Amino acid sequence: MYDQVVENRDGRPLHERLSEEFRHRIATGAWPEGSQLPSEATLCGEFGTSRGTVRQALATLRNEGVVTGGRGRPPMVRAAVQSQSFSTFMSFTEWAHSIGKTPGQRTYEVARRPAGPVAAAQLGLEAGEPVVEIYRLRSLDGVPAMIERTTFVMEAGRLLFDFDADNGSIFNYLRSRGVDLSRARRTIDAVAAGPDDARLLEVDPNTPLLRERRLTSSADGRPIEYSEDCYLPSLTNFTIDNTSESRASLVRIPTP
Amino acid sequence: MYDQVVENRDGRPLHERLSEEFRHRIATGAWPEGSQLPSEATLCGEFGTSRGTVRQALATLRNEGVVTGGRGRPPMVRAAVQSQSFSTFMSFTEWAHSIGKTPGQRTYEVARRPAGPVAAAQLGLEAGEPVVEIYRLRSLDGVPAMIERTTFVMEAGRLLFDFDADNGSIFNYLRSRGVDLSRARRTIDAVAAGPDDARLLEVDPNTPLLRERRLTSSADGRPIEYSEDCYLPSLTNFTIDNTSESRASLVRIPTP
DNA sequence: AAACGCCACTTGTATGGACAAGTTAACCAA
DNA sequence: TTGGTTAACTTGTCCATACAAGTGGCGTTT
Repeated sequence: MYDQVVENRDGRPLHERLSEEFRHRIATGAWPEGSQLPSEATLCGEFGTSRGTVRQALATLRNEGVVTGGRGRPPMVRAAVQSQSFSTFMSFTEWAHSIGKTPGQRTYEVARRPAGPVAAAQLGLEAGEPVVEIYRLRSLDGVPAMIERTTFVMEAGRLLFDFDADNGSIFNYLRSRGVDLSRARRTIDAVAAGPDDARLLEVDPNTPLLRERRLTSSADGRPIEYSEDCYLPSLTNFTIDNTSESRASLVRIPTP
Repeated sequence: MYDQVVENRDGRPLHERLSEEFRHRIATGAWPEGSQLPSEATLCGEFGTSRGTVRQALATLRNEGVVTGGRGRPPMVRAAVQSQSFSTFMSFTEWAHSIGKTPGQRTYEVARRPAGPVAAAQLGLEAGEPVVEIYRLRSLDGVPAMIERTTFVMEAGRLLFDFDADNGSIFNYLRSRGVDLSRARRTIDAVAAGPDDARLLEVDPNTPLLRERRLTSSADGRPIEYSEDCYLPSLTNFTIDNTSESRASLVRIPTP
C-alpha cells in the first residue's frame, strides 16, 4: 500500500522519505493533533523497514517539536507551529506564497559602492571594499510589510545587475546561479522607524519595528550577504517552540 | 583515560555524557572552532563505545548547529552561538548568572484577580476565572533591562504567595515545588513602551521594546503560565543559527 | 472496593555488522 | 610535470538483536 514510499529508490534516503510521509499524515489530519501515533513496531511492519530507520525518521520530527516521546509512553502528535524549510524561511517570496499571500516588492536602489563599517565587519571585508547594496520595500497582498537593506559581497552581487529586482526572489535567483547559501545567523531586536522607512511603510516615524539582522554564509562559512530587515510587527512576527528535552537553538544574548 | 566518562554508571545515558564531553572540549578549546574533530572510529576507540552511540552524541551537537557533517567529509566544529539549556533560557536569574551578570528584580504587584481576555484565552480559561498575576522589573547589574507581566493558573499561582518574589527565580521555585514546566511557545515582536513601562525602564515613552510573549505548559500540554516580557533592545536580543540541512524551528508567521 | 503485584507492550539505550557514497592522498602513466 | 586512476579512509544509511526502563491493564489478594 505504501510501496511508493519505500520502493521509490530515487536516491533520497529512506528515513527522509519516512519523515516526510509522517509530516504529511499530520498535516492532512490522518494523525490528528493530540492523538498518539502507531507504535514503532507497527510502523516497521507497515513500511517494511527496520526499527532504527523508523526511529531516525521520528527523531527529525522530534527536534522540530512535532512529536513527543517518553519511555514506555506512546509518542503523541504535538500541537506545534509547523516548521519552515530553509528556503521558505530565507525567501520572502516563497514564504508569502506558503501562507497564501501575494508577495510584492519595490526596489529603490541597486548600487555598487564601498562597504560601510557595519556590513564590512559582518562580511569580513575591509571597510571601503566594493559591495552591492539593495534597498527594497516588500509587501504582502499589496500592503507594505517590510524594509530590506541587503549588502552582498561582489562575488554574488555582480550577478544582481542581470536580475530584475522587482520580479521574484533574489534568494532563488542566486541559488540557481550556483551561489552557495546554506547557513544563516539571525539576530532579532526592535528599533524605531527612521523617517525614510516610516514613509515607505506608511507609518508614523518612531513606530517600533521588528528588526532581523541576518548574516548568510556558504557551507564552509564564507559570508555572502548581510541584511537588515525591518518588519511591521502588526503584520509579522517570529515564533519558536521549546522543550526541556532539547537545548534551545534560539538563545537570548546580551547586546555588546 | 576517559574512564570517568564511560564508567560513571549513574543512570545518565552514555550518549548524553559523550555529547556533554564533546561540548566541553569545544568550550575549552581542546577542539577549536573551525578544526575538524576526530573520526568516529577514533572516538569509538577512545571511549570504548560503539559507533552508534558516538553518532547519537554527535547528532545532538549537530542539531544544535555546533557541528557540521557530510559524507566522506570529516565533521568540523562550527562557529555557532552556544546553545542554552531549557532552564537557562526560561529563567532570567539563571541566564544572568550564565553571562556573568548579577540579576535583580523589583516586584510591583502579586495579585489574585479575574483573568483578562488575552491571558484567559492563552491559558484555556474562561474570562474571569481567578489567576495570579505578577508585575516585575528585571535588571542586569542594577540596570533596568526588562518588564515582566506574568499570569499563572491558580494551581501554580497559589504557591507564589509563599514566595519572596524579590529574591530569586520563580521558575526554579515552581520547579522545586513540583510544578511541571517543560514546554514553551515564544512569539517575538516589537511594541512601543507604554508610560508605566517607560518610567520603570527609565526610557522615553514610545521607545521600541522587544516583546516576548511566552506560553509555558506542562509536558502533557496543560498551560501553566502566560507572560509578556518586554526587553530593552539595547541590552538584550535573540539569536538563532539556521542551516539548509534542517528545517527551521524558529518560523516567521503572519500576525492574525 | 481498594491495593497490590505481575505481565505484556512500548520506547530508550547500546552493540555489531554490512554496504553505499564521498573525500583525500598516493601512485602511476603520459 | 601533469593528469588520471586507484585505494584507503570517512561518514551516511540500513539492518538485526538485546536488554533496560517505564506504562498500563489485568487479575489476585486483602
